[in-house]
Amino acid sequence: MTRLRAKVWLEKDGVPVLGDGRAVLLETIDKEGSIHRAAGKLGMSYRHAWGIIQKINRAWGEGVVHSTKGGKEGGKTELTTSGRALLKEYHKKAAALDRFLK
Amino acid sequence: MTRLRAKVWLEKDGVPVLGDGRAVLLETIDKEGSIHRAAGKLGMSYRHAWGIIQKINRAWGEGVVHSTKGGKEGGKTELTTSGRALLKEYHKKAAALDRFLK
DNA sequence: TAACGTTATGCTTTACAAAGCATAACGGAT
DNA sequence: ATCCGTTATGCTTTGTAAAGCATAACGTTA
Repeated sequence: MTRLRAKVWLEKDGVPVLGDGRAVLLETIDKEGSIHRAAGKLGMSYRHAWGIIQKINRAWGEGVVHSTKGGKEGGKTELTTSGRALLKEYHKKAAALDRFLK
Repeated sequence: MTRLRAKVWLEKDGVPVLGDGRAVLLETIDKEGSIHRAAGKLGMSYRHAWGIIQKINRAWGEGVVHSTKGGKEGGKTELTTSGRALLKEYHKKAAALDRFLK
């Protein structure tokens, strides 16, 4: 009936980098290979998804995705090595905390 | 440099009841004996503090404070037994999680 | 070269929390 | 009866995150 809940996020130099929502966005981009499709799948505007990625990049100091424009499919986006490392660090820490919340 | 942070709160039936900000407000009211002075001390409008208390009451199902109007001092507010119990439960759980975050 | 799907951005509109403003009520003290 | 400090609320303004709208650019394919 009454329960403790927690919202968890990674910070770098006091600036928020990655929380649950952002992590899901990056994962969906990774799966879909496109910001556009990821945003659609998550019911979020492309504009907003793109803005979030800019924020992550600025906070993290390195690009978490690499995009190309044009071509057969119109373009694509994939996670950088740095982006994958970030996701991994977040999941590792967040999972430990989740286990603790029981 | 990069660090995991968490915001913690108590929920009842899925509705947020008490987080860090609200807990500090209740504690300050307890210490000051007045919503008005507590709000001032926390740099928050009385109006806002009052609104927060309404939300806590609704979410928690019981009044967390008891107030009286008028009189020598203008009025006063103190925590109810239920309010103290709520604070205690929150602190107990939140403290355990804080220890974990290291 | 025209079409297509996506990346990339600027600007406007919504949605909502917090702040701020205003006013009534209360009851002891003067 | 008046003053004072606080409780109690309604209404308006501000600030900020998200949504929405519009447009340009890009490179393969038909």
